[in-house]
Amino acid sequence: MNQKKIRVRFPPSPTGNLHIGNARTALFNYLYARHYGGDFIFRIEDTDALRSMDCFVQNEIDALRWLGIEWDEGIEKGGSFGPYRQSQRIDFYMEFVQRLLLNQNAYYCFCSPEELEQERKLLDDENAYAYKYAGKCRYLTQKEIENNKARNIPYTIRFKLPDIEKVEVNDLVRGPVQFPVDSLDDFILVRSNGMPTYNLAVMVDDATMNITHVIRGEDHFFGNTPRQILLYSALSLPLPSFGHMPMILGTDRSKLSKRHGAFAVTDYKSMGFLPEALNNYMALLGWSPGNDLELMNMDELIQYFDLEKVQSSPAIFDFNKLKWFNGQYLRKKDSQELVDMIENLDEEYLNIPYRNQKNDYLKMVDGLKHYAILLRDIPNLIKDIESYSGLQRDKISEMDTLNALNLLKELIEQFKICDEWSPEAIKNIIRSVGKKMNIKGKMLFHPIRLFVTNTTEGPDLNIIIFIKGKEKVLKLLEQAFDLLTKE
RNA sequence: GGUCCCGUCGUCUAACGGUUAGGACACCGCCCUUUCACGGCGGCAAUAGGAGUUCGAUUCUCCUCGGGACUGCCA
Repeated sequence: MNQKKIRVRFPPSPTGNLHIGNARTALFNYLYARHYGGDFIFRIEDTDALRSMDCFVQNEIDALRWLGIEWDEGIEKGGSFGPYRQSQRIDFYMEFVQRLLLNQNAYYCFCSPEELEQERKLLDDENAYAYKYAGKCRYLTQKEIENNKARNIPYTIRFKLPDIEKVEVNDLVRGPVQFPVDSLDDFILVRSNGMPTYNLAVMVDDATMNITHVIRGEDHFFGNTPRQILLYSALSLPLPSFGHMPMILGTDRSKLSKRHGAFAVTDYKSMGFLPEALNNYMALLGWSPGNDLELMNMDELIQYFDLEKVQSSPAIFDFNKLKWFNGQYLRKKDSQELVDMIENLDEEYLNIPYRNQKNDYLKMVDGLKHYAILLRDIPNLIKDIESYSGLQRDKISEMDTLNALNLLKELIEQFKICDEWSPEAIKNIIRSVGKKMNIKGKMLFHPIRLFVTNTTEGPDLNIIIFIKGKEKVLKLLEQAFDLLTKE
């Protein structure tokens, strides 16, 4: 009724390509927003001027669009809560920092990075991690501050940890959790270069963009969530709900990273994965509809998705299962659509054989999509088949020479008089030849395969023969004939 | 080291405190298509360990063990 409209956000930092872990977070946010008729906001966290790059912003945009994760507000789209890049929102952050300074919830710190590093080094290796800022500048007088500033000593602005014991969150997937405040220290809000840090910036963005649900990865849980909550309360701002998604791990059980192979969404695109397969698979990483349903398109995912069913234990990324999903979607896909997608895949596929004979090309794709796993497999298969050299000496021993010669004779004869070169016609010829010679199954198909491809496996034989073309197939059969007579 | 989270087949997961612990991927076998693949059927395979609560524990509690995350003037 007077429920606030749900607003979620996806705020990547453009320091790399959009990877699977973040893509899943984007997906979950998107599904959640769509499920509840809310808004999905896409903003950019580029306060790290050194590492942020425009090409990565573009990559994130491309990847999201490719996946079909459309945002309602944000980058390239605008909206009433913009701008949507943190580097353009500095005024907002400074306004809030002023408030914190005024309320004595933040203070100027003139300690240099070198100084801090020294302090840290004083601790032995084991305790180096336990280092916390000691609060040296916490109680500087107004005069000291003015003096330091006048001397142009670079300064940061730090948050002053309140004197409370615990901060509590009621996480949407983990339930109530308490963090001891003394595990934190007076963290930096504004860097010495004047840029806000992550915790300040997200918090201000979320607050000013009326974000109602913060759905993000578990890696934000322990450090960032308590800090941000402290910030909200120092500013007396209403808290959004938090929901932390389980991590996606590599096969070695560590956080998914480059080490685990291809991981950028655009890599999956160029490998030949279909967006619907990737979405479907990612959705099932840490979530399930609560029953045995697995194959779900975006509409179904939206329909069934809810945070309640999100797992709290991490999930391991299984490339095999992703491939299986892809095969499923490839088979379902309209062949003409696949043809168009292949055209857009890569330039190298613009000169694959037969591409200009639209009708034949479509038949090839149609026949090959049942064998392929990745989109790319289809044109690659066509190219491979094109380049097969036919029967080689090393495989001769695998067949009965006399039978093979008879088979070849029949085949050559039949193919010669075949005037309608199509997979169906080829299939019929093979069938009738088999019948006539009274051989079937492996005895029939394996020799023929060997004649034209020198292997005994691959896509449908009639598709292979169709792709090779009448002329070449006849040539290969004759070559095989010669080879076998010579033996 | 500290803090916190997590622990069902190899992997993703299902199971009002009562099920022969279910499904999917992978793997293996059979069938189908006169081959392979696709598809169909079947098989292998799990509640980390130990206490407790209970008539009864995968489910609730505690301990142990194991895994993970965080611990930046990165996000």
